[in-house]
Amino acid sequence: MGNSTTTVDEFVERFCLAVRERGLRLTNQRIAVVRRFFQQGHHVTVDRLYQLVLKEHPQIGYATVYRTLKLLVECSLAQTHQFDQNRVCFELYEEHEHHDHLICIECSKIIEFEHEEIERLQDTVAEAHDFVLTTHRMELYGVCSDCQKKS
Amino acid sequence: MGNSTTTVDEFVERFCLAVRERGLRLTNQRIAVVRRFFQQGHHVTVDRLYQLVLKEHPQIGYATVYRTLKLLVECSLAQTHQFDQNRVCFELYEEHEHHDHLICIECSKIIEFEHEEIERLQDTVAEAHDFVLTTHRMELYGVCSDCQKKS
DNA sequence: CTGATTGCAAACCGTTTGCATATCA
DNA sequence: TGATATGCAAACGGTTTGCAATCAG
Repeated sequence: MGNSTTTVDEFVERFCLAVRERGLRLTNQRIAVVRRFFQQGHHVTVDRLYQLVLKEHPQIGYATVYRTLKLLVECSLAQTHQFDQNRVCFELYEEHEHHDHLICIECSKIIEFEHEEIERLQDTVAEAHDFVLTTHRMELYGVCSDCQKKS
Repeated sequence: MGNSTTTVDEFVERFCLAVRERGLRLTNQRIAVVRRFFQQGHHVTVDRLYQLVLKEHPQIGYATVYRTLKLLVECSLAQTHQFDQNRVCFELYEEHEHHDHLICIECSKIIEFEHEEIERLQDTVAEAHDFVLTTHRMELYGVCSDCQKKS
């Protein structure tokens, strides 16, 4: 469902602007992919999104979905994550709204969280090693409460 | 160079024990791979290790290196990391010695660090979401001091 | 001896690309 | 109309596996 402060239409509009800015073209396929990407929620693989778009756009090719997601990343509207060794995940990118992930190793549920204190400490670590930080990733793996009950 | 508290021979010995425990067999190839893995230092890809072992063991196959590293992971003597979308990295695994990584996006240099305070805060986050934590990863990406000077 | 291991080559599988055709601007 | 985008199918590249030959125990 995207997030609480943006609607699908706003998101698509942002995409359209970014596309025009680059002298690229708007196509039905691109809009369909972008729309579904936003509606689907935060984390999605190319394959999953391809399956979803296929339902309403039976002609679409996998490569188009792949290339549109790549374009979204270039436009800073999406970002990638690699939670396992195989597939890459795409999610919304929102400036000034960095978050990290709690991942259930049983059901693959992904919960997002923010923690300013940790971010601050990360900066300290980087400073101590003379690094100029550009980005970071933090993933906590464990068993969620639902899965704890099951076993 | 492995680490300060273990020698190559001790490491190989630990591997031999683990192998016997499992009713598996010790071969020259396995020992050569394990030795080089330890001597090489912390982070290494299958391909890189294959190249290294090849020099002293021209007959060895890529698959053997791959399978030996996998075996090391099963024996809790190595662990994997995925710093980029392509290759998997292997490094020593040492119980009770968790560390995280600072990675230079220019020269790919990897610096390890530990930070108890952050670890503690991570536990807090997990608790707050009713997660039982099993592991985590934290990677800070930036430009190291050497590369800052260059540009 | 005999079952585990090796080395080779091929299969796998997600990702990426070349290209002829279709489409947007 | 002309450059961009699409869909297909094939290439890529790291990983994994089947299999006959080899070897450790």
